[in-house]
Amino acid sequence: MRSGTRDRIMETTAELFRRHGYTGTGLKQIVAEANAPFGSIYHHFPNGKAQLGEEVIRSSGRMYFELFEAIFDAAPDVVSATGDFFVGVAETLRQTDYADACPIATVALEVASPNWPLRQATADVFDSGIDGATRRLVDAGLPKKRARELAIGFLAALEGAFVLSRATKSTEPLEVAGEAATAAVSEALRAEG
Amino acid sequence: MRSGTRDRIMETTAELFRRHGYTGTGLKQIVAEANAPFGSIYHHFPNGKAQLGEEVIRSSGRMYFELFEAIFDAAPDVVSATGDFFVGVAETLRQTDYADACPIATVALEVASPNWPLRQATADVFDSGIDGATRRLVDAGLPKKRARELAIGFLAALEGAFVLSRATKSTEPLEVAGEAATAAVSEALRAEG
DNA sequence: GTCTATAGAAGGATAGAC
DNA sequence: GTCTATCCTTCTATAGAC
Repeated sequence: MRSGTRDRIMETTAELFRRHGYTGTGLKQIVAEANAPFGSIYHHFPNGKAQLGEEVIRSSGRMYFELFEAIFDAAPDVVSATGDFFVGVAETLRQTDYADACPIATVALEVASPNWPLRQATADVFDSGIDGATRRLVDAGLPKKRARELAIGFLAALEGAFVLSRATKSTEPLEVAGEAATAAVSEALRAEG
Repeated sequence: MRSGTRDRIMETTAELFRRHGYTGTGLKQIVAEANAPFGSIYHHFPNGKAQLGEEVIRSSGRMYFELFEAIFDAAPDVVSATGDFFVGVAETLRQTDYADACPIATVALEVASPNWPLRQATADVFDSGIDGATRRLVDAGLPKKRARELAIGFLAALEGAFVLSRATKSTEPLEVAGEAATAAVSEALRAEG
């Protein structure tokens, strides 16, 4: 049987990472908010904070990607799906008083050493996201090179808009970036015919 | 006479913020790398880390904006200036082994409370950047509304590409985002022209 | 106004009772 | 395998000698 405590610790950590980052989140804070005893962390994650952090980043990335897939499955085409995605995350950000942005970006920017496993985890998550988005655009009829460029642009626009929107407490950056990304996809499809 | 110690503390802090963020940077680490006695921090910044952090963010933002202005002054037109800027920051990132990205973004994502003065500082810096870029695009002949959208897109693409480039240790995101931003400005001018 | 020493809290990690 | 108590380090901040 899976441990409910382990899941609760991971969920709480993901939430705290989004708001305060890796170094800004303490293990004592995690167990307090997860209603778990301190020792549980080292029982479920023998390598301590580093292991917990890496697993949380990979898990958060997977969940975010599933959200991405769900929205693109539900939308009639990639152009409106692109718009829908930005509208959705903007809504989430507003509802959480600009606290819940991307759980990966905060950690990705603060990881110190380039050779830390945690940095590799953030890189893997972003690479998966780029590959997934590229696949969607290839399926929509774009050549692979062009699709990859758009996918990178999509993700960069999203992450950058998160930074600006969270800082300025305004959804304007997410709205503008969403429109720009949508226009770019639409234009690429038009050019490809 | 201005204190050299104070300047050294600010420069070192800016550097450490870029690499490890606000919570990831310790005051002891700062004075050690700045070759300053610990007490100097509280002599020059009576309100401690919060005050030091806020001043560093605002100062870093000013310096980054001056770099932006210098590149746009040197370039023959806004389109090539946009490309030049992305090429320049990509070069810096590569030369520092993907450590020196934006000094504001890391802090902007980890500031906890929305009402912390530090968050307001990051917001002010981004707002100034958007206004400055908007002005450049208006001078180039674009209507204000369109210019502001492009400026936000420019900054979002830059910040997002920083996140991806730093995580994946590749300049590809910065290159792709730079080309996309350049194309967007070029297209807007053509449509207006 | 420069610098050292230290307080007091919080950090990650460990040992071991149950 | 759940949980508590504790260790050692590091953190921010302060007091006070010089």
